[in-house]
Amino acid sequence: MKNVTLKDVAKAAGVSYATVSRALSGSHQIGSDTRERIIKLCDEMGYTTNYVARSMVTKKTGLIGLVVPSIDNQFMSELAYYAEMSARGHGYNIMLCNSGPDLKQEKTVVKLLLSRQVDGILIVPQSPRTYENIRAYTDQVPTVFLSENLRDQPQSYVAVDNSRGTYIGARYLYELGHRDILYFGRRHTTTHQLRAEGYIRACQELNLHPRFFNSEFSRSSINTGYQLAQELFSRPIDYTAIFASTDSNALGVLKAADNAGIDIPGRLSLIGFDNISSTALPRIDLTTIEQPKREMAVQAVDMLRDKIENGTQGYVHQILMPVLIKRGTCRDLLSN
Amino acid sequence: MKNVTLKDVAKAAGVSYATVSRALSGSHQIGSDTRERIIKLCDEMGYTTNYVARSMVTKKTGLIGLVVPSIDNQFMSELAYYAEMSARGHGYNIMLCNSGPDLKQEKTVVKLLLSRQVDGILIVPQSPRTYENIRAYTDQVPTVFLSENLRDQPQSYVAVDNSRGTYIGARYLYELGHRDILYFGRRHTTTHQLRAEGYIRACQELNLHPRFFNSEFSRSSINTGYQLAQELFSRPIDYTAIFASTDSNALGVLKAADNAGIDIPGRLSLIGFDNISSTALPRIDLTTIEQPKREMAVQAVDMLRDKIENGTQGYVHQILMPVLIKRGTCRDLLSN
DNA sequence: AAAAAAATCGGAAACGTTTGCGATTTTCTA
DNA sequence: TAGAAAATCGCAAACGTTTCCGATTTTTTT
Repeated sequence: MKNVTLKDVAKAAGVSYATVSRALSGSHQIGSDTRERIIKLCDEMGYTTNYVARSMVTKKTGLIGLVVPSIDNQFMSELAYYAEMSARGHGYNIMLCNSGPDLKQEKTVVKLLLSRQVDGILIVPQSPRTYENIRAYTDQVPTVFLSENLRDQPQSYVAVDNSRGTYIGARYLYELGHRDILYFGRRHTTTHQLRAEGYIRACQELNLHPRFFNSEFSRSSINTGYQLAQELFSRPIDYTAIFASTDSNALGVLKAADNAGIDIPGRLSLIGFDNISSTALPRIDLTTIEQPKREMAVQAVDMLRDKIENGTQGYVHQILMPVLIKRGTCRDLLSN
Repeated sequence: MKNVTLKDVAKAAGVSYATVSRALSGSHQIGSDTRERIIKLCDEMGYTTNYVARSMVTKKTGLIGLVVPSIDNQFMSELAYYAEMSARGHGYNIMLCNSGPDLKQEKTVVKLLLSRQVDGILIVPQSPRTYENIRAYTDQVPTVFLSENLRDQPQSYVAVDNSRGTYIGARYLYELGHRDILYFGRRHTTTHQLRAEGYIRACQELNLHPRFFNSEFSRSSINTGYQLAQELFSRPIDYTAIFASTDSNALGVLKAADNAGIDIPGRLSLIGFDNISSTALPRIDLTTIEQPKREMAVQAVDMLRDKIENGTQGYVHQILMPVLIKRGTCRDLLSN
């Protein structure tokens, strides 16, 4: 039951516990014969170094706080997977926190993480107000924001080129012969603002008329996207394609369309954004714009490590390239 | 930059730092006037208690290690969500580790968690061999297994009544008029053994002939389930319903059926197990057996807390009730 | 072969808490 | 009001490491 400590193996080896510490740490200040003897003794006795004691003196915990609105979201759980794998590969462990729906909980967990003495924080914001919500803490610990653009804020983040994503998608629809494309989704965050802008830019270049169907539903989930889409389909359909601002919204559109008897992609083409894993499911097969989740996560922990280990100040905005995932929800109007 | 410590506020308050500690901890050994003065001073100075220092003396980290095969799996990310919420509500934080596909990594992360001095470990096994794989460590720290049955092993776990789940599902199909039900899936773990048994039991009671389509594909994912289903549909279909051992397999069956032009539920009824969130998606709408993920997670952390805080020895097998989720993939053969 | 340099190891402080014990002060009891 | 009990607080040890510094021994240099 009792954990074996440095002192125990020092006593058994007949050396000081400073020597044992040096043997394990690969220090040069020790004879190679005694090192081997001690290392052998260590695993005979089942010694493992106590990280909290080490943290006490090194002032480093090797802990990264990962705060996400909720881990049971596909997009975030994928990010979390890659972040954990990458972090652990570099000697860090992940402390996971759900920041829930409200800003208060988000602030609470960040404060908690600070108390836990994490070396850095990786956060995917729950709201556009997250930045100011936790600003008081972001200068106390290295922090990088994930997946959400902060535009001109003096904070490091890694995100996809959202504007380019919708731009690519819109051009793809154009190539398929679509001339009336409806943009479905809000512009409540910088990220979504950028997505809308990319769509507008493509429209301008292609001489199309940008059209929007927005709403003030607060949290984008399948249900609310669905309800919004129901409202949409109660009106006449004078467009041939819908660009949904997120896969989640696209799924809502899909459900509403099925209910209303609107054939997708027969009557209406549909494209999403994010490429969450369920878009690849049978019968869904949603054409979408992929956020390179693996790359995002890896870059984010690299960025964080740089801040932690090299004390890099300043901030960097890392923008990754989106990629078009062609699947089955977009109809080619020309090759008929 | 420099964190404010107990000593700092003690000096500022003109008391010993023992007094400050007692003021924060709500001890009775302190005057209410000085307590208030100190508490006020603490948040003026921005003091937060250093958990690693506290852990050093209390021998408790307030950390729970959560090890899952991979967090980007819907089932596990849902479990993780509820586990984290529940744990944090009781003053614990979650250290997340992916145990990956191989046993070596699983053992590595468990060892790592021990080094980190976690108070307990919550683990969803990656393989039936997990139990023996980490047995050397499970007596060094409170451990509870999640979602996987261990049958007769002397270890605590919480799992759904898998046998009852398939039993309920098979009876449901029978009520709809199905008499030829094919069971689709392996029996490579105790959990899956139990699921098969429940199916068999129902067949016996209902005077049905149990039929299996098994395979030795090693990891159940959509793709391998899909490949297996393709093989299945290359043979004559002399059954009216398929009971897939997991939703993941059911999704594979669905995809293969669509490709082969087999109408579900028109020609073939389909039922899954787990009720992962994408089963509720439009166009999927899979009838399935739900594992109560929230309850499982909550019970698991409660069980773990009991071991940690009360030093409860022994082991308990907590079995939760599955519930039938009726959706759109099962056809009623009688009401025609 | 003597002096200098390098290698090897031990002593001890430090990290920031919690807590048992003793000392002092205050309040209560008779 | 004097003695006892209770309340309040400080001292110091302890948790298990890492690392600076100095002491001792070994190797190298001239």
